[in-house]
Amino acid sequence: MSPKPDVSEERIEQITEAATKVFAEQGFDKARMDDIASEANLSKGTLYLYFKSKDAIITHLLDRLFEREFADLRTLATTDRPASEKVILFTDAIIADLQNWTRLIPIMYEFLGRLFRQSVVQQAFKKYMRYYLDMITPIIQEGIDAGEFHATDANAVSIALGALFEGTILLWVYDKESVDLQKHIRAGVELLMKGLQA
Amino acid sequence: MSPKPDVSEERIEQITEAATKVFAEQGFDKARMDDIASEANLSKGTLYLYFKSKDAIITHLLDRLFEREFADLRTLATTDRPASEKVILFTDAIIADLQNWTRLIPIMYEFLGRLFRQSVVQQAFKKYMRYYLDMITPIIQEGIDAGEFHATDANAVSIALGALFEGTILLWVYDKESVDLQKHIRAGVELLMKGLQA
DNA sequence: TATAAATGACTGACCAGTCAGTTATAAGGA
DNA sequence: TCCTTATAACTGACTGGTCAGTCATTTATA
Repeated sequence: MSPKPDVSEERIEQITEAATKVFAEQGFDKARMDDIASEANLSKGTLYLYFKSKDAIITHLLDRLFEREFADLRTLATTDRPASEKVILFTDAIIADLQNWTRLIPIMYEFLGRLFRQSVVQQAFKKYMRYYLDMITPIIQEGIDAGEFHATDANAVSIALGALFEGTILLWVYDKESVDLQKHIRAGVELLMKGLQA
Repeated sequence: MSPKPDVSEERIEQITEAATKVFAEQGFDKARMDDIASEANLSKGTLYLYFKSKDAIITHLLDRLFEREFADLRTLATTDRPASEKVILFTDAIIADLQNWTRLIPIMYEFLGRLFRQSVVQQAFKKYMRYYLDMITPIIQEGIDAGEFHATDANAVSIALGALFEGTILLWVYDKESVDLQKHIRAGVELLMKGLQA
């Protein structure tokens, strides 16, 4: 039928990759459409064949940001292990995935600046947060019910754990010389678990 | 001598206040100098009498951001109390100061986006981090030496504590309905302390 | 050869920064 | 008390540069 094959999926991927790189380097506002185009080896006009605006590209990045997140983490929750072990496995999975994440951190924080004024961004982060809580809180509760952890508010514990993950990354961004991501996330979680088991 | 009194200090304060508000609402890039001017009840030209550029205003905000920080927290470190109590006092002081901080959080995160590409911002955040570590690590070490806390890496504990503070704020920004800043910071620190004393 | 895909020069909106002109007032004099 | 004057403080129309988004034209290939 069509005299040419549909390349739109490939182009969208190509543009997304280029945009991720350019936005990470320059920030959303300073980055020019021409920068993204040349990074993608396309012309500016072509970008507009696949995205209706610069903002549409940014929104697309937001959609993809948390997409892969927790992909196989879900399976962890269902394995038949003590809760404390699950938390450790969970932590290890997050640490193992950090390498993939670090390149997205500038983009994450770029979005944080917009979180206060764009409800789309707000919704995305809230969804991410709820997703995390829904996954981890049952594990903590399970540990409490089994007498493995002393009785406490499982939700508060989940928040403390999440704060440790996100906070350690943040401190690492503040000062990469003082913080060893892997080591300090692990140390923090261990300390928290010890408090939970005390 | 001079036929007019020097109002520059007052004007700088006025402009700084207006800029803080406008930048928090619009972000550094979208905010226009005219917006800041009208918020400050001045004309755009006047802004340039006191700051040589938009970026100079932003840099000034960065300088002031951490300025008042830890002002009276230092005195806490020198009081003659058990280390665990000092940590609690420290936490309470931070919580008490949160109200003043929340309005600056959008600005903080605006800077985070620039942290990856502007060394001035990098330096400021690193300095803030070091300042924090220098204050809290000796307290933890003191607790370890006194046998109050079990032997561990005092530096790692400080980082875990800092991650809890910063991370809880971050999660609160993600989802204000799920996180109660005061309650969850306190709960996290208590859990961590329990682990430290176990 | 029909048409999907790609191009890049162009346009209109936007805005940081400038500067020639205006306003307000402290100080000195009548 | 009321001018006068020197000058600090302020103003806002204007300029030059930037860039998102458009579209008439060109290129590639089924």
